[in-house]
Amino acid sequence: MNGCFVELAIDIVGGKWKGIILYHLLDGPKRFNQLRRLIPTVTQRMLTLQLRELEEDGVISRIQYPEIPPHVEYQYTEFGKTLQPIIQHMQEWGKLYTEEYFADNQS
Amino acid sequence: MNGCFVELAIDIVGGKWKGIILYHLLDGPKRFNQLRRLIPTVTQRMLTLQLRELEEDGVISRIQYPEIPPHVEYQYTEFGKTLQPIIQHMQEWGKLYTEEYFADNQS
DNA sequence: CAGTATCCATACCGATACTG
DNA sequence: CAGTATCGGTATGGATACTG
Repeated sequence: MNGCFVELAIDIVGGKWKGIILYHLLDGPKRFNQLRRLIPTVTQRMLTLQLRELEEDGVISRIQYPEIPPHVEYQYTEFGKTLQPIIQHMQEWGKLYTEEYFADNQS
Repeated sequence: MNGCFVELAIDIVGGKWKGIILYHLLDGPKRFNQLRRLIPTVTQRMLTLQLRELEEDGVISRIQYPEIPPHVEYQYTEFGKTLQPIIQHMQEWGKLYTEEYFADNQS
């Protein structure tokens, strides 16, 4: 539909939190509260919801260690790893953009 | 904030329509109704709104030719062109993803 | 041709409180 | 530690009618 495939990637990566979550998973698995600390502005509720959606899309997997207290880790699936270059690409563009924005005062 | 720059790109490219619009502008300037035909599911209202936002973000420029009937064209700004590789990247990923999805029945 | 204006539904998201 | 549940506000998006 609409003659392009761009929307597929955007559906997965888009929204307010998914890109940020995926960015923080780039350097390895993370626990739930670890992600909360890395993304201070996300609420518990939204983090849960977004992680579930990423799981349903097959991008990340949830690994639950049967311990008390609970221990859960989130990490990329093999399929999800195919998205990593895009995340990194956007990260690098964002860095360049902010630098240019504040340096050249481009608006 | 949140320790990453990914969100900047997502703010610009994300949402339901912006990525698709930017994709269709890859191969040159387009007129308003031309974009409507290329994106059959977008409403006039949403196309207008999204084009305005892309304009405000400095990604595309609106060129109005003083004719009757009106003639308007949208195209990438120099700044916007720095986003093109990301759009293309997502497009290629999307193509691969759908092929794999339907071929391997990966789910 | 290229838009505005209005109305309305729902999706998204945050705050807060509670739980195995 | 890693969540759920509930409530409510705001943003997003669609349908339809109208316009310079």
